[in-house]
Amino acid sequence: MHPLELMENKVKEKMLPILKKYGIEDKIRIYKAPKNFGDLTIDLQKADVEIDKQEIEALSDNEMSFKKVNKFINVKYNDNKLSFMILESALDGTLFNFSRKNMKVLIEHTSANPTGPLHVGRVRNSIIGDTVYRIFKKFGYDVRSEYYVNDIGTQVEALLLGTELYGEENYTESYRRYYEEIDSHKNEIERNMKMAESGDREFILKSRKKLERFLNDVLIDLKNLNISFDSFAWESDFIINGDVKNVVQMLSPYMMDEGGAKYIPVGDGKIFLIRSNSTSLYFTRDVAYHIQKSKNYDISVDVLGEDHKEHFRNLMYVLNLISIKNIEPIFYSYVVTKEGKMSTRRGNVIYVRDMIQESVERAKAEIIKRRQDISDEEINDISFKIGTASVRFNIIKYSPEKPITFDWEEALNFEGEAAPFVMYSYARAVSILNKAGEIEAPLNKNIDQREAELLREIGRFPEVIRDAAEHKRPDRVAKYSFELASSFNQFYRDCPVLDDKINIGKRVSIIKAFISTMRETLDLLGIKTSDKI
RNA sequence: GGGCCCGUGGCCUAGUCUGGAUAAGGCACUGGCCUUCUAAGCCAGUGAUCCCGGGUUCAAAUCCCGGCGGGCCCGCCA
Repeated sequence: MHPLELMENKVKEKMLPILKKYGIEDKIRIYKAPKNFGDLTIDLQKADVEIDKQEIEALSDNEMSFKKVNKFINVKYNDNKLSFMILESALDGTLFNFSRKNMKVLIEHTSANPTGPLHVGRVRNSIIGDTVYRIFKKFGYDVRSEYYVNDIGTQVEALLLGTELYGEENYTESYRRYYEEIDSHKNEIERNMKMAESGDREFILKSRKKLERFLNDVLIDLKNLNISFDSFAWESDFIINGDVKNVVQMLSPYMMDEGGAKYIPVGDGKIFLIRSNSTSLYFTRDVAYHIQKSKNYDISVDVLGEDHKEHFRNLMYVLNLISIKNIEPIFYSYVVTKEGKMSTRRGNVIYVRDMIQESVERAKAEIIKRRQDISDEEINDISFKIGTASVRFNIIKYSPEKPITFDWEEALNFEGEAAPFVMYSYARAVSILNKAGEIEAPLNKNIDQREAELLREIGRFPEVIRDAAEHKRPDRVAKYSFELASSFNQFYRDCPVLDDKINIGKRVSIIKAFISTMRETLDLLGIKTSDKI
């Protein structure tokens, strides 16, 4: 058990007899104490009894002290005791270990049509997905990430035909041009869709081959952001393996007919599964995909833009008809520019690669300004790390449902709540450790205030991960990384390490604990650490 | 028109699920800290009708109802 959890359990254990005696076990609340009130608060305001102050405060021992103030009991842990528990667990790694949950989880994210390079609006999906993936893995799920590749349907056929007509060189442009004049291409699109729909392997594989080249553009950008996938699911597979047919079969009792098209009524709306030309829809294939997910995984998580809320609701409605329920969404709001939603036509699209480039360049300029002592190679390495980390951090730090209005200054701000702040604290710690070398100094067992504060922050790691995993809130990890860094910076100011012969052994250990914790935290955010900044 | 999401100092956000002590941070601004482990840092300060109006409650940023403002969705598209 992790130190803070252990302490909390002890508090509960100690309190239980008293709570039982007064019959108020379920009328109290226990939560983290607000600043300056200790570690834990037991809130008695709902309990309508007068509890003896002496009785409570008599629970104090050498591990923790109890204090009753009005309707609150404030518990403060003994600094020395707790600090060394945390320090030890961080050094031996148990602080970062979670029990295996024995749960197979799939996270599907990104899944963008490969019609062009990723833009900033869309990459929020990838960053949220990848971060949650990392958090789940740490938390003990058996997790996989998957990209669902759309290789069938109207848009894809338009992309394929468009590039045939106007060339692959600038495929996004070819696609757009073709799409604009789509009315005149109806027949060839339908012909191709039917070919795909019939499960024509040769045709489908040829399409995939071509799409893979475009998809690669997306994957390169993601690779730079330290994002990759365990697997790819091709939409057309569900045609080839007959799943789509089976789905339609399975759902036929619920379906109505409208001029040859088939739909399932929902409220006063209709969910179409088959067109009147007998081809399937994205929705139909998505049902097949999710049935497969449901069979192979205990939980499947879909990372979806807010524009997919209705789609997801309908999907769940249909899946519930056949008793499938283990699918969970993470919805996020789009990143928009001041001119509104990003759109190629409006010319306000910001591509991820441009943002990365801009961010890396700014980082580089900043490093050159403050470090003359490092090689060009190192400068490039560090600025790449900082630049890409900044992109991730500045997107993940917002809670997913919060709309983000993109602003270059805001996005590339390197101070305060941003990646460089956090990475900088890490580099400072490493630098001290390197200078300390392999010292053999005894651990001074007296912890002072600032050391205890940093160690408490370190000790929060498990509860932060649990909270982030259970609520699917990756932003909480970003916030924690900032608070941890901030705590270290204060420690750095108040607690000299190398020049303090009495405390050096203990403080080097604390630094090691901090470094491990920060490395774990940044890894969850997909950020690669740098020893120098 | 209907449904969903967002609204917290000048700007950006956390807190809202699970109501409780002085609303917590960042940016910007003002002042201070580098002969001492990396100043992308630290300290101090200014700055908030928690969108508005009702309601529930001993207690509301948090729960309920009604507005207002912004976003998204309402295709035999994906």
